Amino acid sequence: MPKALPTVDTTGPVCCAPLAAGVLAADDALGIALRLKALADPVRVQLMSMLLAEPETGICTCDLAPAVDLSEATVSHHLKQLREAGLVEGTRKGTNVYYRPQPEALDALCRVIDPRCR
Amino acid sequence: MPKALPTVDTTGPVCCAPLAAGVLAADDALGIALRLKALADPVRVQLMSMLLAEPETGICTCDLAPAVDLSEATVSHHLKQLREAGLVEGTRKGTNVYYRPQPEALDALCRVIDPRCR
DNA sequence: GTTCTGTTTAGACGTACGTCGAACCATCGG
DNA sequence: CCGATGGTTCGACGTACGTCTAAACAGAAC
Repeated sequence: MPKALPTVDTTGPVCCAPLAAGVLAADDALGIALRLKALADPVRVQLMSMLLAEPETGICTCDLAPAVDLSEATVSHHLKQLREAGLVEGTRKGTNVYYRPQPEALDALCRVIDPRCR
Repeated sequence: MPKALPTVDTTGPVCCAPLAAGVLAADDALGIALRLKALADPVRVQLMSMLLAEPETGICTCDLAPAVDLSEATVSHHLKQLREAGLVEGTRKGTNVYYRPQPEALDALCRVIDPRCR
């Protein structure tokens, strides 16, 4: 990948025709790929599943870190990826930051990928 | 990721409880992440959309390469990733190899990710 | 057989990614 | 204000990834 990856805003749900609706433009493919990449890591998949189990209250970094057996710095990094892809949202409550899943974003990604969707 | 990634067979459709069904085991998360990673590249997303537009006959490497403006070697590499994730299947016809999409695999991946699925 | 076309593999290069410890920031409680 | 706790950012390290050219491989036609 010699050419630097374009910087694209991925904080909102993905919005373009589904994969199966026809040949995608490079821009749309990039948007989809960036969001997929945000989820394409075992730790982040696991974090998402944990957050989806607690959609209301959310979970803070200090509780997530021991659950995946990684440093808080690393978990914070992963949460940032998820946040920048709009898959997660963090809100501060005192000293803690509680992360909650954004199911709409995940749903939108899912619909774009769905081969039955067009 | 200091520890080498385990080698996992991903040629079949993903098979585990959906993300939203509960907290995932690390193994399941790995299987999901590996398949997502196979699709988490703009070129591969675009290739998938092209193949989905021609599900019956398939498309050969020499026709895909100019469409994404990359060398045949690079496209072959991407197709290998998709093949190893079970998202695509290639069959030789003479000197050409025609690649066809495997919608079941994509569908399975989609269902695992779907936040409404559990 | 040889040659030609299409495909994959091998090797090399630069970039991106996941991880950590340490430093820095934010908020609460004395 | 000060310290303590939770969170993020920074810098560094090793690995993985995308791309290319060149070489090896597979069929088809001669």
